[in-house]
Amino acid sequence: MQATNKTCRKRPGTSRRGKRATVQIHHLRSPCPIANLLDVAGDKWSLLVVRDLLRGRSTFNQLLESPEKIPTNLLADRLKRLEKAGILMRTPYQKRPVRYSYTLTQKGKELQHVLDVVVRWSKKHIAGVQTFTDLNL
Amino acid sequence: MQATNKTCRKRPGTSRRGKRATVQIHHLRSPCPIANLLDVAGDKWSLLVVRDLLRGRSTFNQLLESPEKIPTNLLADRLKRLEKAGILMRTPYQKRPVRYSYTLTQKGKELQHVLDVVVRWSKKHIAGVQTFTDLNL
DNA sequence: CTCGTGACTTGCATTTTGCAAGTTATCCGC
DNA sequence: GCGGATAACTTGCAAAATGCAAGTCACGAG
Repeated sequence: MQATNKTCRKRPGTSRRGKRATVQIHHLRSPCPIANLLDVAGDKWSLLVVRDLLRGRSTFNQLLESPEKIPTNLLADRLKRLEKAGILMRTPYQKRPVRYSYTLTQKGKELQHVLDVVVRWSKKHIAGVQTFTDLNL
Repeated sequence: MQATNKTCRKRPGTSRRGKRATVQIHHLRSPCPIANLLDVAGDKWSLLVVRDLLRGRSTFNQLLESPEKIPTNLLADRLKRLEKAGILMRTPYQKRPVRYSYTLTQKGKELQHVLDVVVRWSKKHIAGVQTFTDLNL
């Protein structure tokens, strides 16, 4: 039941829409290391992107294919935030047409250890989750 | 500058202490164990509540005192969600006046392992975080 | 009876999400 | 040389979540 069609096209001439995109001053909530990870990845999607990058996915469209179905605008936003946080890097892997690939930095790769423990916890405490581990995440 | 008035709240005067609170059907996004933890604790506050419970805090007001300053309505909501998820329990520790204490279940206590690894990661990769470890979380 | 404390709820305004659709650029087949 | 087909994003809203300030309800102390 969402808005099916509402003449939703943009105004043609006017205005450079926007300057969107995270005008956040990187402000830490506290000196707590847990709060610090949450400040950068404390949402429902960021760690799933990291998971997929660890599994070898690297392009925008590959990242869209995971079973959780992240919306495109959120994926774009999360990639920007994680890049800004130094967790991943965006590089064009070909020109003409330019295509980008996303890869984890060392900082990002080491989140593997966090995810490993999360997986162990979930397998123990949440029912019916044993599957979805074609890579042993 | 949002919708100024939509009368979508209940009528103020009448009001029999509302039964608000999260009419979510607990729907898993995917069989992935990582997504499963995120479904229940994938936000900026839940794991901080768990952290504080691990550190021995147990009452509502104690939980409000942490340096991140969680708003009262969010704390109330997170406590409900985490209880529903089987991560903590709410018990009155005295009657007249009734006062509640929140304690982790076994499932909740085992999140300690997750937080341990998060702390290790943050200490290594985020600057100026070494402090705030009077308990060695 | 007034004051204070504990454990919350309520009222909004701002932000973030989530869906669907549109955009820009390039290649491929005919 | 035009008609798709991809890839990588934007954009427009509606709906939900967050965050602040204030209010409520029940004692219990003085």
